[in-house]
Amino acid sequence: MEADKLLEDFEQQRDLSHTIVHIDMDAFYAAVEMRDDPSLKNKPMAVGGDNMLSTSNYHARKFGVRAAMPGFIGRKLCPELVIVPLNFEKYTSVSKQVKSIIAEYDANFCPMSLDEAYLDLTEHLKKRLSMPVKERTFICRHSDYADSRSHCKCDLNEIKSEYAEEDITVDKLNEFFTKSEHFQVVQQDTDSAKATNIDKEGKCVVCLKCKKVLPPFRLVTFGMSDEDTVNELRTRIEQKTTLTASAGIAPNMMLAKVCSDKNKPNGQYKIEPNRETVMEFIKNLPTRKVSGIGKVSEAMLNAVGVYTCTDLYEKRGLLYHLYSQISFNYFMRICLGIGSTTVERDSERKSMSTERTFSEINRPADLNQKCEELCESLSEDLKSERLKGKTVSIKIKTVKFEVRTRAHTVRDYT
DNA sequence: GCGGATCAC
DNA sequence: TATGGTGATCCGC
Repeated sequence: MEADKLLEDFEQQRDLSHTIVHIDMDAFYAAVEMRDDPSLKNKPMAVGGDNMLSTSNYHARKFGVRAAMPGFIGRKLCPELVIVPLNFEKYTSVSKQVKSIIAEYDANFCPMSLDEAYLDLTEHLKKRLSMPVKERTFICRHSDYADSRSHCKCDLNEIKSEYAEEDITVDKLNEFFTKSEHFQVVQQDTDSAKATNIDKEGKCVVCLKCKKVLPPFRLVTFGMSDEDTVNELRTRIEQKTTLTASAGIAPNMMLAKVCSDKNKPNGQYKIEPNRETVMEFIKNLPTRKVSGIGKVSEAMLNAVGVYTCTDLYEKRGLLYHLYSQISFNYFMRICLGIGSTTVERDSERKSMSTERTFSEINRPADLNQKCEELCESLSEDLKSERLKGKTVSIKIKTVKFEVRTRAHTVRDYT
């Protein structure tokens, strides 16, 4: 059969030699807002506007409040829902902090959005084998202090660069604090017994950057394995931002993406890089879990009896005739658990567009006005794009007015 | 080559 | 009361 020939080819190309990681910040926008306003912590909340919620916290999710849901539906599901407006500058700056950590493990990592990225850990893991213990050791604030307003939340690992000792111990660190210009040792008169005592007489360390007391910390040395490394990466993100991330570890991007969802939030999952484990993982995986298969594709596949990745394989003869070459290849790679093993940096932007949703209008003058507004807006966007030394072709592709008499968008809230 | 459909985030 | 915006790819014409 034609289909089987292709499967053989793909099987031969199977590459299990890469360690690909997908990092996904947990309920990112919501987590940032909760971090900066702890009063939101115990409430169901979502970030976004009346029209659209970008994300919700886990409390709100229990009520069925999801990303990509209009705010008023969210309120209907959960009347106490607190909706916080988007604060993109903030998310961008937190995202930068996260990306700077990821870059230490793979300079060519590929960000998919503010809260998601793929990286190839393969090279780092090789280098890691000859890495001194100090470089694998990190100062970790006790997690109980994540919400504390009175304790320092600066990234304590920044001091590692000025700390000269070959190895790190808590005693030596305390000694270092007494000398460092970034810290001050003070006698604690109040009863904040939980602060970092550097001796038994109630002395504690104050961070001079934020003027707050250092919370208790411990030193954690991470091992050489991929899982240890990803634990380290997630811990460092949490120490720096007070936000948690989940991760998937797998031999390719397609699998890593599915994995990062498995132990969410604040967890990770690894697929061992051997054919048996990969096939076992894929076995009962619903096709919808795979990035690229959306609601429509899922429904079409369901219609021909395909629900899981195994079904893709079993119905390969049928799919071969129903779908294009490109789609069929894509399906066959999925049911073999094969995906891209090269994490590539974003290539250059190929297009720029502007669109807006507005309430029903029909007067030609109003429609014309909308057109002009869009052109103006797109023109502004173009100005802020670096176009020097580049060939640009501008073409008006689509001017589309969609008249909606009622909301008809069918959303996938599963 | 174009526009519609689909998808991710 | 009320359902977003941007970029990309594939497919059928």
